[in-house]
Amino acid sequence: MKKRTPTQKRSIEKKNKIIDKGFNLICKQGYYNTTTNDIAKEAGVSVGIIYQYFNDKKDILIEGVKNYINNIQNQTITILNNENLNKKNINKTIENIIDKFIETHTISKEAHEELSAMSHIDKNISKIYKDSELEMTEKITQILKSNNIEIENNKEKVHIIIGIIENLCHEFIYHKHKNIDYKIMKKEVIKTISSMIKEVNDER
Amino acid sequence: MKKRTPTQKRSIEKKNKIIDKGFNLICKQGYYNTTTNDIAKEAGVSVGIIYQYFNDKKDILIEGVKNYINNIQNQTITILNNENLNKKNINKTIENIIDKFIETHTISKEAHEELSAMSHIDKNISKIYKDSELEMTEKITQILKSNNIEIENNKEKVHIIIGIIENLCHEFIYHKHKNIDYKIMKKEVIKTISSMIKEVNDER
Amino acid sequence: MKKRTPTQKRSIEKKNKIIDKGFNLICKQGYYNTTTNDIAKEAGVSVGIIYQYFNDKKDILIEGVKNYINNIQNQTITILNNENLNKKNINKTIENIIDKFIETHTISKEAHEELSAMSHIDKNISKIYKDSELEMTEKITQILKSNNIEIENNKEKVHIIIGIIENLCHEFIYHKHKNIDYKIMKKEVIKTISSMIKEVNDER
Amino acid sequence: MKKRTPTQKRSIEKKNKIIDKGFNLICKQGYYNTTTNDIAKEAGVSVGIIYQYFNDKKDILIEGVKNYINNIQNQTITILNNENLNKKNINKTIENIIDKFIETHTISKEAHEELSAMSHIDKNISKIYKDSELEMTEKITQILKSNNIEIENNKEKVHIIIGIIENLCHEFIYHKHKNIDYKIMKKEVIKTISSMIKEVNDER
DNA sequence: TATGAATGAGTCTTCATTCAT
DNA sequence: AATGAATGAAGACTCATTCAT
Repeated sequence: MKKRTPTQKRSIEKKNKIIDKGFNLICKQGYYNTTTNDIAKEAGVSVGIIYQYFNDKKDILIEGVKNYINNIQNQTITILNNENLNKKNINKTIENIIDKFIETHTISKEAHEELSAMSHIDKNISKIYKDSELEMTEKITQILKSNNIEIENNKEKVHIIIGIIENLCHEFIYHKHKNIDYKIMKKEVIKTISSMIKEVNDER
Repeated sequence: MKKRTPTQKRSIEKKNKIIDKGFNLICKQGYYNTTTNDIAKEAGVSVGIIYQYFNDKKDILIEGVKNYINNIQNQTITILNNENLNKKNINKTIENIIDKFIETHTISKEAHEELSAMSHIDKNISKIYKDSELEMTEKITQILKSNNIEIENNKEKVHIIIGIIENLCHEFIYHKHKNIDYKIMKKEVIKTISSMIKEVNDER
Repeated sequence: MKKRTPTQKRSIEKKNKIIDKGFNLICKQGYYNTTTNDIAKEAGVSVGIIYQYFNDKKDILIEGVKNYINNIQNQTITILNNENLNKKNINKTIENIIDKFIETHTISKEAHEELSAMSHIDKNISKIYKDSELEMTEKITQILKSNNIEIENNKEKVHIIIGIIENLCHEFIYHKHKNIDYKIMKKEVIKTISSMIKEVNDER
Repeated sequence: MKKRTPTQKRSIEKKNKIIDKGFNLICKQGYYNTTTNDIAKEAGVSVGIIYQYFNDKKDILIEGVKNYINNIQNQTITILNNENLNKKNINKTIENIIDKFIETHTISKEAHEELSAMSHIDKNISKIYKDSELEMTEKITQILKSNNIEIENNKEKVHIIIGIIENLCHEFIYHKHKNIDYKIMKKEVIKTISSMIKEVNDER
């Protein structure tokens, strides 16, 4: 039952195209509203070939999820590494990070939504997701440490901070609540995060 | 094609049972993994009757969502109203609120997951959800105001705070990341929220 | 996964019609050349209803096999019971039996062929078939006994005799080998069987 | 669309391998449970090459059937020729023949099952099968004649005898009915055949 | 009102066959 | 001659919805 692992360059490209286009479609329309024919058409291949690379429709989603999460992680890490992290201009730094986050996450709100519901389909999916969150938390904690921003209860704090930023991203990308001023919201978020970090360092 | 609005007491009960049992099933198993037959059986009625009260399967979900959100809102408001809100023992107050939130949200973890993805089915659902968040933000802002806790950029801050608390709830209810100490996380959340409020009042 | 067992008269009729028409089609065209849509059309029902009464296509075949075998058995027993079995006019008796066999088995050559290959699909099918052969052998042996035609090694002999008659039936119904004179063949079969029985009784 | 007839030795070997391995697989698993990919893999060739030697999947089966029947025929004839056929120790002779039949047919039990159903696929197959039976009957009749065992209605009798022996083979090979003693069954078969032949000669 | 049997459009998946290399 | 990736028609099965009773 093991599916072919393509070694030819053309084949690899084809498989990746199926994953990319398929995952995007699924995120846009929902898993159950996306047929294998849709995916095939979008990827420019025949239905048949899909089943040479994947066991079933669900597999496409899973592969997509893995890629998606890897990308987000890498981009995040890159962003953090490129910022000159230190206590001085911390607010500006946080703002830069947030801006890049928003930029990077634009496509992903739908993915996010869809994925959390997909745990009903496959426990693997929610596990992948959960694991990645943890990994992310730890990596970021490491980066902060190596920049001498060591915090008490760092893991927990970082986790909270990630949550705050993701929420903000979602607001920017999707919600567009009237009555909420997003510039202000961003400013408040920065202030909050900044104080969470400063407080720590002050405490020492 | 307008569906009958039941006036008989027995009928109303029947309709409500369909909504309740149906919504629960959907949240537990996912919308697409729940058939109308499942719902009928769970509600103890025939499939046919469902289509006398609802236009289609989606309608059951929408009604369920409305109920669910109303409940959450009411419970939240009740919690806030019952707390003696003031600046003194603000930390204890926040903790109480969080505890009650967790308690209230426990049942609905799956609902949450499922709903966010359901916006693909029906724009109404995401609208209901979004609207409710906003309404909630405003109501809470009001409550705070009437307790003399008036904050600069209150709407935005409240929005952020609600997000932080919801994230924490989710953590408590099912993520259970190893390596994260949830007691500490809660403590940090309280500290953060508290400072967001204090800061405000201090600023004045 | 248990499928509905219909209790309503109309439903039972419908289920039986699916089995009958389905089994006939399968025997005529082969299992894999018969689609569920074919069966539905032939039975005058919708595809959907098939899956309310049967787990899958294979089930229809199995139910059909059971019915078929029961029928053959009952008819055979009836034939034997109605014949006045004794040693005197044994040849005439055997001829009568053979004639009725041919009459009864007319439809079944295809069934026969198809069934033996179906053991590849489902071990149950070959088991049902095998079991029935044995049961038949034993029942016939009983009938002979109760008519005072008791034979040494009766079970084995009866088994052989059944085989000979079945082969003859097939010849009559299908093969139509040129160069073979079927009247003569029948005569020879009668002679052989007759001597198998006589010999026995003479031996005593 | 005439397919290439390979003249190169290597090619001929390849074609034969496809037939052999393909036919075996089909007999083991059933025609419809065997894919052309299975056959290609088993034969150690690519799928594409199959369609250079055969018009379609069915063709492989047909070629296989032809080979199979030729083999059976040749082996049978050989067996008969090697026996020293005469009236004296006829019983021992028959037993030898039966034993060798069983031996020869052992491999082909599945082939037998599958083939009889395959007439639904292609009328050729049943024709090949039918023709071979007749040819066999005639050849055996000839052999008997040339050994001075000439029987009244010989063709018909030989046909019946072949049937009896084949049934016995099947019993030996896989039915394995409990309650049936196969040694006794064999003994009875020998007795029956023997008497069919003797009777004839006695009659003269 | 209420039932649940019946419908059939729509989905995933398979596999014989073709074709670019 | 040979490969095996690619095609797409066809089939089993599901399930929201309808309708006869």
